[in-house]
Amino acid sequence: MKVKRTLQDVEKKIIAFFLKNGRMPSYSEITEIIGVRSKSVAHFWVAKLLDAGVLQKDAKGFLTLTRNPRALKLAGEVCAGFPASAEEEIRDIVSFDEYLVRNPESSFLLSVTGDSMIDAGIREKDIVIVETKKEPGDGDIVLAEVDGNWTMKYFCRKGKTVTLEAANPKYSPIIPRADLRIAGVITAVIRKYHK
Amino acid sequence: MKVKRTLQDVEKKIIAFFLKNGRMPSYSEITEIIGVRSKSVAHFWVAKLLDAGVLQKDAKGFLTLTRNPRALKLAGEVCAGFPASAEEEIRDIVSFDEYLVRNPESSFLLSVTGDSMIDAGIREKDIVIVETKKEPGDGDIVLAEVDGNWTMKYFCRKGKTVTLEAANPKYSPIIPRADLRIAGVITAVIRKYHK
DNA sequence: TTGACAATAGAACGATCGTTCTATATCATA
DNA sequence: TATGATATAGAACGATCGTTCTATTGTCAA
Repeated sequence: MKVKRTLQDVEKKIIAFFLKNGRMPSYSEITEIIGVRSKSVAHFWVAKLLDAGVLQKDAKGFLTLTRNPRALKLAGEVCAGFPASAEEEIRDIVSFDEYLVRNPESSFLLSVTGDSMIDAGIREKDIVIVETKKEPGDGDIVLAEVDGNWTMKYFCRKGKTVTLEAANPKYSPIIPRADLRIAGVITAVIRKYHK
Repeated sequence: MKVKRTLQDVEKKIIAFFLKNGRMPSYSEITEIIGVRSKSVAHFWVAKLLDAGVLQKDAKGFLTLTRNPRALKLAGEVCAGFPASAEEEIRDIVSFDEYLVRNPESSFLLSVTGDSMIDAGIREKDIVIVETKKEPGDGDIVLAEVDGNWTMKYFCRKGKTVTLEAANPKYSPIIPRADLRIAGVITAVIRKYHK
């Protein structure tokens, strides 16, 4: 039972190791995961992957993946003709952790309850990212305390007066008393189907 | 000018190194980044961080971070009283890359155009994750070809008949002809404010 | 069959790894 | 000031690192 080793096989196994262990394998470990008995064979294949641009070496000579294996392709805005022809034009990749969160230390997540922002496309059970330590501006969606409860509202500033408005005609605008408490600004909304 | 070194300082510098380089520093590198001249000092502080549970060692003895430094706290669903009292109850952290994408290889991103799913809370310029190689079920939102254009619709199966319905009264339900083409199932919606 | 090339094995090299030791310097508190 | 705890320095250890070498095996085309 002879197995032909291909460049893609080796790449997949190294990426699998990275995803599982959170770090790149050493040459000894590559020797194990590709199923050979000599480190020089691992070196042989890694040299090929370096040549192919799949792997890189950082300033200290450590192996790194050229691309984040969890990143996704971002198709263009124009859907027409997709996906038959667009396979080539697809580009721009994103790591959500970096894309969505600017300041991890001053941010937290909140599972949405209620329908106060339904017309802004924020629905029950959505997850929002709330960034504290961020000054709310006119039109921002904020997490604010209203009547002793925390809720999401549009932050509307007209001159010196501030009003909190829901994105739902059910609720009336609120002109807060002196003790306006704002926990943070909503910087992103995430909704996941198929839990 | 004497600087007092604290456990938090060392932790921050190690996390900063990890975020910048995508890997954990060696003891020699820790020696550099915390500004001392002996590896044993790095070992001294790492031992403290291991003791404090900030760092771990994996099966092979490599240092790893106990928690993903990009992960965010998830506040409970009940907002009442937040955030004064909830600081202690906050738990459950998430890495979006892992949370949102199950199969990176068969998924891609799409910037939404049009308003066909507005009543489902999917708006123009939102980003959706489309998973190909996933069988659509009744009620799923799919990316489908309608009249030569790709658009998002509810996938509705009643017995053997399939209809595509928009979440917008402007558009009528569609009973597709034989050549129903579905690119994939929408598994998540992402909206980011404050680009 | 033969020759050329690709792939694997195994051994060896210096360099760096993580660890551990002793010794010194600094600080807080009695 | 004296004392113990904390923090830093420096040297040394075996183990593993990445690299490089020679030698052998396997594959495919001439």
